[in-house]
Amino acid sequence: MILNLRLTMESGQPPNFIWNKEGNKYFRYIDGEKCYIWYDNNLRCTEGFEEHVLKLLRAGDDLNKIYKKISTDAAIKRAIKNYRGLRVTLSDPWETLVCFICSINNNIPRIRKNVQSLMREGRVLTPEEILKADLSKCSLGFREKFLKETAELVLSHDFKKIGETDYKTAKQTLMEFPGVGEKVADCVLLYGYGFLQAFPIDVWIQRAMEKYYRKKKPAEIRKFAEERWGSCAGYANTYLYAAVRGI
DNA sequence: AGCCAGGGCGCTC
DNA sequence: GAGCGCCATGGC
Repeated sequence: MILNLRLTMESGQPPNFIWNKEGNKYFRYIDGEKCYIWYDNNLRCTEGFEEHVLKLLRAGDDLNKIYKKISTDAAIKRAIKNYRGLRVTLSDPWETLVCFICSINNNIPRIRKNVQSLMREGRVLTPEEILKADLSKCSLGFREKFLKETAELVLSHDFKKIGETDYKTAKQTLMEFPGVGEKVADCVLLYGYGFLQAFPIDVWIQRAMEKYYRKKKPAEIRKFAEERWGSCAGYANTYLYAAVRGI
């Protein structure tokens, strides 16, 4: 498996906010047990979590095949060369939603602080816990209201089922939640439900698309990305994001 | 002081 | 449907 673990865990995807680092190992608690991931000539993890880790890193994705499909031009070829082994991750949908509600008009270090403040015993608070908790110390700002109201609404939804519909239906459903617009929805669809055709458009992707492709308006960008990268647009997005940020 | 951060919402027109 | 100000907070 082609893998750069550091890039994958520290490039602004949900694991960047949820997992912690100890030396060159990453860890979090899963079902109350500490799970480590590290790279030692090969992907390693705490015994018993192999399946979980393979799912997190989307081990089934054939990166060579994906590289071939999205290598449409010099800009993205350069990004692939510079960030080879960066994988799109798949995290728990609710935890992913919490991450990207925290991300609204925020920066990566502070998103991480916010998300960590919403964790107990190595996991993100459940919707029920979010509703009961006093979040005034979490410094979420205006996002606290979004989070509380979304938690309330999630309770009346079959949240896992959102991923069982098609991309557009799932996106519409997610956008019913307070604080979830197109960008947050696409992030949750990509990193929480595994829809690789999702192409989240944030300020950095806008900069990348203008710089490399002279596309400025989100609607224009969305159409361009869909036609160009189709079912692998999410990978193209993740690489362009890394490239324009210089991660 | 002012701008920016993996934006969304509500209001205009 | 596009444009615009506002929304907390913290770092620079």
